[in-house]
Formats: sequence, structure tokens, C-alpha cells
Amino acid sequence: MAEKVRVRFAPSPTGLLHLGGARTALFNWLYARHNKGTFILRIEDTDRTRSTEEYIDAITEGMKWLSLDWDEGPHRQTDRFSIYKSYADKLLKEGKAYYCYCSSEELEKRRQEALAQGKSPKYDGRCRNLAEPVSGRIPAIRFIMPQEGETVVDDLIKGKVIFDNAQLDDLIIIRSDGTPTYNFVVVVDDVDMEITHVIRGDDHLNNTPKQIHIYKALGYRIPAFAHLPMILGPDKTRLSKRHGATSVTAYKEMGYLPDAFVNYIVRLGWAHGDQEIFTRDELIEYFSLEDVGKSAAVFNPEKLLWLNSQYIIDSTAERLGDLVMPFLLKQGIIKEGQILDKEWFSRGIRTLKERSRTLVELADSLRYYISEEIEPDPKAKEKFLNERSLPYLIDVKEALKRLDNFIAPEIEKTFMSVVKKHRIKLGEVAQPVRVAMTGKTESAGIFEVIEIVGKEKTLKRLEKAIKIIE
RNA sequence: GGUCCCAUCGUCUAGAGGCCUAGGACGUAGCCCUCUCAAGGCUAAAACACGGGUUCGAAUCCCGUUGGGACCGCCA
Repeated sequence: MAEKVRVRFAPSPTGLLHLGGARTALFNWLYARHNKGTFILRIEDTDRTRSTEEYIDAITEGMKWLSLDWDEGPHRQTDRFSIYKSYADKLLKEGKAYYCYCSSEELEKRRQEALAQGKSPKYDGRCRNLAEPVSGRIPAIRFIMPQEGETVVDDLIKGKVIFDNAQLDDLIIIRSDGTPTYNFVVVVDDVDMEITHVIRGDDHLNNTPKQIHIYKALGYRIPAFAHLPMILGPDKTRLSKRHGATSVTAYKEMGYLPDAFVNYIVRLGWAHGDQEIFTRDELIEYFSLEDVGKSAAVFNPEKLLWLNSQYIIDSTAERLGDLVMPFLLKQGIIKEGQILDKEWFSRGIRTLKERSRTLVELADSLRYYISEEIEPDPKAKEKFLNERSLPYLIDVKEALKRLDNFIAPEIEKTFMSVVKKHRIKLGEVAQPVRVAMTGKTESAGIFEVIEIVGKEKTLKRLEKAIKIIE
């Protein structure tokens, strides 16, 4: 390895950071970290009408949430227009580019006609050999593509891909308004930033031969390419808004842990034997482009949910406590400034870790520990808070009232005495009590719930349930 | 329409010609555990798209078919 690896993630700020972008960023980041190289963030905002500051913030925030830290940037292409201009002038002077006076309306019309006739809608090169400027028109600048021979893209993932140059057309590198276009700036920037490996989605594979010719015209060495397969929605089409949540921010808000999310998307197109769960360090150690698959992957929310639950189980109660706080606030379970006893809070979380798949679910369960009052779910109330369970509830309440050592094992003993007295199964008393305590038919172990809720609130909740029945 | 890419259980994937009676994971079903729900454990159903080659031998190599996807902008 003679040369230091330099890679970049180059999103256009025309939307939030989506799944596919996040994975492209992740693979670039992993490649850089694995090879002790440099990871650069570059904002491709040459399309000024669609790019916004808000989206730039959203993208960097998404990356921060995933802990994908960059070493250089964010560079912004709008800050670099003079660089592109000078390269374009150079090409013009060397006869490798020319002014094109066709209007976008004319171009669009010709394109539609060609398509309608089933022909390839490529530019016919009519301005290529113009002797005189067309007066009254502001020209765009086109790059001259070779029309013969073939271009080979030697891709690290797809292998050798051969393109016929005859299908390439002279592409616009500078618009008539003077702004540069994507296929041009991407090359200039990758050259200027000394990018060694271009790792991006395979929707760019067809652009690559054009870019290779620009590299050549500029007299630069061509970087290595690695085209990542797409991530598709459940209907196997490209992931888009209609597939529901596609931005990383949405997953943050749904209560996913960033490490679980990263673990999920890294396995879309990459594998390391049979291993499913990886620490960040393992990812960096194992990651290799050779292990990236060629075929597109369908996004599967169920598996992400499972991974998230595994990450929750493996997290400490203290960390989960910090993570769940914003959700408790948002779900109205605690108020701003409300202070919870740390030890008590962690105990509660420990009982809920393995039954919460997301932080939203965890917060929701925490409600029955934290809230003063419990509103029983109507169905649960109907099924368990009735005449039949009334005597059990009364006996449990009375027994607990007499209990001083209010800890789970002692609470269990009081339940067993009620069970013995009525010759019933534990479930017959546990379920009504659960509904009284949590409002639901499922929860953490009932003795632990009672211990954590505490004697005072427990008695209140039982009394309330008894009152409901009577 | 043209060009390019891709093809193993429903989904993510392991698989570099014999270790494959095709492995793991999610999901699904059943059982165990059990105060509920989970978690955990065990078990089951579930795939090499199809057709030709090459080879002693093919999920693996080649060709074709079919199917899916991406791109063909003064978007990126």
C-alpha cells in the first residue's frame, strides 16, 4: 500500500440523508478507517435551485448521529466555481470543449422526438464545428466525447465493464448561466481533492465512462471505482418517499439506536461469514470492498427491528436512560426539568430492556413506573377487572398494605398466600393486578413492577381498580 | 427504445469446481421455560430462475432465455 487512501461522500443537498446515502457514507467511512485513510465530506450543491442549507444541516446531522466523522470538509462546490471555470477554459483552449448555442427547449424537443421514434436521445453534436457564434444566445459549454472505440471501467465491485464510445454524447459541462454540471465538477473535485477511490451507488456506473474521458482530457490519473449495489424498497424498486420512512432522521425519531442502524445497513450488500452483530471496531477491522456483493438488496424493517432489540438488550441501563430521556419528554411521560432517581430509574429500565424493541417502546413501558395515575386499557379492564377478580385484588391490596419489606421476593410471597387461600393459579390474580398496575395485559414481571412502583402508588392503583369494579 | 448492471429460502446473506443431503440470520409455525409479554433454548417448513454447454464432477466457469433494476437532463 504505497498510497494513502482518500475517499469522499458527496451528497447533493436536495433532500434528507436517506438509507442509500447513509450506506454509501458508511462504506466510504469504513474503507477510510480500515485503511487509515482520509474521509472527506463534499456537498454537491451546483444545482442552486434545488439545494438548501436545511438539507445540508440535515445531512451532517444524520452523519453525526451515525458517528460517521469526516476528516476534511464539508467542502461546498458553490465555493469552488472559479476552479471549475478555469478547468473549463483550459479545455476550451485546447479544443476539447466547445460552445453550444442550442436552447434547452430545442434540446428537450429533439430528445422527445428521438424517444418517440424509439431512437437513442443523444445530442447530435451540431454545434461542435460551428464557425461563428450564434448571436443573441448565451452558450453552454460542451465536452467533446470520443465517438469510436470503447471505454473500460475497471470496477472493484462489478469487475471490468465495457462501454461503446459511440453511445456517448457531448455533455454540457458549463450551463449557459455559467454554473458547472455534475459530471464535470465531480471529476475536477476528485482530482483536486486527490481522491484515490470513488465509492458510490451503482446508479453512477453509466456516468463513469464519460467521467473517465474528462479525466483523460484534463491529463489526470483515473481513480479506482467501486459501485455499490442499490438498496430497494419491498416492491424492489428504488427506495423513495412512498416506501415510508427512508431518512435516517426518521429512524432516530422512531427510537432506533445509531449502532443498530449502522449494523443493519452494513449488512445490506456486505457480509463477514455468518456474523450478524458487529461492534464498530470489528466493522473497521473486517471491512473490505472485496466482500461487497453485486446485487441490489431489499430493505427489511423487521430485521432492523430485531437488531435494534438486540442492541437495547446489550446496552447498559445507564446508557439507555440517557437515550430514552428525549422520548420520555416527547411522549409526555416526564416534564421538562423533572428529576428521576438515577438508581431507581436504572432498575426500571433493566426490567424492560429485553421487552423493548425501540426507545419509543421503552419509554412507553416506563410510563407505568413513572406516572402518578394509570388509565387501564378498555379491553384489559373488561377482561380482568371484574367481579371474579375483585376478592383477589382486595386480598392482595390488604396483604401488601401490611408488608413493610417491599421487595419483589416478599411481594411474591404475599401473592402466593392469596393463591393458596383461593386455590387458584397465580395467573388469575397476577393478570388483574397487572392491569391495575400498568393498565395493560403485558408488562415486566408483576412483583418487580410492584416493587419499583412502590408501596404508596401500588396501593393507590389497587384501590382505584377495586373502585372501578364496585 | 438504447446502454449497463444483477439473479441462492418471503427478506438479508454464506458459498472462490468436489467440504452442499446448500450453512447462518430476520420473519413464520410448533414445543420448552413461564404471572403476562418478551428474552432465551430446541425443532420445523422454506432457495441455487430456466435451458444449453465446459468438466470425471457445477450453486460456483461460459453462452442463451427469462425476470428484476439503474441510467440515457443546461438533476446529482
